[in-house]
Amino acid sequence: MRTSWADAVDNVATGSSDNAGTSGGKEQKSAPTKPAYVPPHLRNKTPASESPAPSLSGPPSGNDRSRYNGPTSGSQWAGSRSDYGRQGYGSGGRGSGGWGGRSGWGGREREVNPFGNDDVDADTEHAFNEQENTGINFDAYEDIPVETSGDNVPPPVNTFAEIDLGDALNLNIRRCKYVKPTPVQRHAIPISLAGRDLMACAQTGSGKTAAFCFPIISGIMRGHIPQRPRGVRTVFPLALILSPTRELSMQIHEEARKFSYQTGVRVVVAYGGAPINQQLRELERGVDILVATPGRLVDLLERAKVSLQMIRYLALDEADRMLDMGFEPQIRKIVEQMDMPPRGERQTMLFSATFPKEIQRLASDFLSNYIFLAVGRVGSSTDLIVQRIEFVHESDKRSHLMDLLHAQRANGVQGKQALTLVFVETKKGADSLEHWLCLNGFPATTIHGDRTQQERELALRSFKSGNTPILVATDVAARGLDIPHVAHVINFDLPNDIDDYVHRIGRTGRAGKTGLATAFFNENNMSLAKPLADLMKEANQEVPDWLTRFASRASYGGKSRRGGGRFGARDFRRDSSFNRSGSGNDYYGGGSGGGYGGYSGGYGPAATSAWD
DNA sequence: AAAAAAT
Repeated sequence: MRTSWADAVDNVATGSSDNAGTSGGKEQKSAPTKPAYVPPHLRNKTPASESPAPSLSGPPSGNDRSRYNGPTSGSQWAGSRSDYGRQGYGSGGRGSGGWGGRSGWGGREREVNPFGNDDVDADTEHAFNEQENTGINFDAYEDIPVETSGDNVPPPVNTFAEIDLGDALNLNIRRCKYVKPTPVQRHAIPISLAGRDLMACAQTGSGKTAAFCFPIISGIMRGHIPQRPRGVRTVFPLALILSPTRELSMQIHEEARKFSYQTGVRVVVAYGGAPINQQLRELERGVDILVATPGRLVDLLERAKVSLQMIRYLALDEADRMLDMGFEPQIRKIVEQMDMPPRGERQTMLFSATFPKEIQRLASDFLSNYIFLAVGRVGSSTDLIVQRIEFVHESDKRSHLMDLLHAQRANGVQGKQALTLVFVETKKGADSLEHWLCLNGFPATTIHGDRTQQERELALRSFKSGNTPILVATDVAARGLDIPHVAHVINFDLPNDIDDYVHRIGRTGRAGKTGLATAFFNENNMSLAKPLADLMKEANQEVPDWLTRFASRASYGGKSRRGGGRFGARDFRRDSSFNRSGSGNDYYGGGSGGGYGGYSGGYGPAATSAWD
C-alpha cells in the first residue's frame, strides 16, 4: 500500500490527485444587468451609499476571506507535541527547509491544479498587496470580541507572515488571495500550531476551514514522516476531518486541496451515496488527510480499508451537530472504539458556529487540556443579514412565498439572478413545494436526504450556477455550505431550535455582503418566540411587536438565548453549574484566561462584523 | 416529529 507522503519521499510514483467527482464548478454565468433588488423594508432605511441587496460580485468562495500579506518569516510557533516519539513527530520544526522532500513527487505525476485557470502568478505584487476585491469589512476586525480560556493560551497573530506555515502553503495562501488572517484564524492557528486541543466557536463563513486546515497541512509537512505499513490494503491517514453532510465534506475537500496543492500532502474525501470503489482507488493512491462523513468512514474502518492508528489530527466541523443525539454514538465509536490514538496523543480541534453547553460537556470527552475560543458573536446575527419575521398561517405560506418571489423577480438583481434558499421542515414538503414552484413558473430544485446523491449534487450545482435560482432544502443544507450569491434565505418552515435558525440564515450575508432572511412564523413556532426575539434584539434587528408579546409569554419553554451578553457561547468550564460534572481533567483552571475581557470595550449590539 | 449518516 502506498501512502502519498511516504511515497513522495521514497520517490515512488503515486496517482495524480484527480478529484473524485466533487464538482463545484466556478462557472461565472453572465446574466443581463438589472437594477438591484431593494427589499421594501430597506427602501427608506439604508444610506444611499450602501447597496441593501447583496452584491453579487464577491470572490468565488467566501469561506475564507483574507489574503496574503507578506513574506514568510521565522517560526514563532513551531509547535510540537510531546507524544509522537515513536515517529519522531515534532522534531522537524526547521521551517520549510526540511521540505525539499517533494523532489520525488514532482516529476512523475502532474498534480491537478485546483486553482484552475485562475492561477495567477502568486509572486506578482499586485495580486496580494491590496484587499480591494475581497469585499471584506476589515474594520470589523478590531471590534470583534474574543474570549479564550484554558491554560497558557498562545497569543494571536496579526499576519500570516508572523507564522511559518512553510513556503508551499504560503504560496497557496497567496493563490487563494488571502491577505490577512480572519479573526478566528488569528487566534486558532497559533493555538493549533502550538499543539493544543481546541474548541472553537466562530461564525459561519469566518474562515474556519482554513483555520483547521493550515495547521494540519503545515504540521504534516514539517513533521517526521512516519513509517506507514506497506503491502497491506489499508491506508493510514495522518489527519481526519469529519463533517455532518456529504456536501459539506465535498466542500472541505475542495478547500483543503487548494491549500495543499504542491505540498505533497494528499487529501481524499469519502462519503456515502457515491460508489465506494472510486473512493477506495483514491485512498489507495495515498492519503494524508481524510475528509469524511461518519457513516462511510465507519464502513471503511470495518472493512479495514482505513486505519486510524496514525491519526495525529482530528477535526470535527460543525462539532455540536456531530455530537448531538443523532450522531454522537457514531462519533464516539470512531474516536473511542476504533484504533485512533487517545486524546492527548492526537490533537483534536472542534469547530462550530454554535456550541450549546450540554454539547460542550460531551465534547470534552474527546479533548485534552483544551483551549476554548469564541470569536465574535456566535450565531450569525450580524447587521449584514436583515432578519424579517412575518406572521403567516400555515395555509397562507405558499401564496405568501409567491408574493416574495414575484417581487424579487420583478426587481431582478444586478449581474446574476439572485439566489433564494427556501428551508422547509420535511423532505416531502421540500418535494411538494419544489413541484408547486415549478408549476407556477419558478425554476426551483430541491436538496434533501431522500434524493440520490447524484440528484443532490446536481441540485446544488444548478443552484450555485444560477440555472435554478431557487433551492428548496431541508436542514441538510443548513450548515457549512458556502454558496456565493445567496441573496435571500426564506424560512418557509421555521426550525424548532434557534441554533438551526442561526445556521440557516448564515447561508446568506457572507463575504461581507448583505443578505436578507425572511421567516414565516405562526402558532406552530411558539417555542421559538423568545429565543428568536432575543437573537434579533441582540443583532439589532427590528422585532415585531407581536413577536415580543409572544416572547414575553415565556411559558413556552424554548431554549433561551445562550447566557445572553456579548458572546453567543461561553466555555462551559467557566459555568459553575457544570464545574462539578466530573467530566475528567478538563476544568477551567483559572490559568491565563487568555484575552478574556480585553475586548469588552467598544462592543455593543450594533457592532458590525463581516463574519456574520 | 424531523433531518442527517453505510450498503
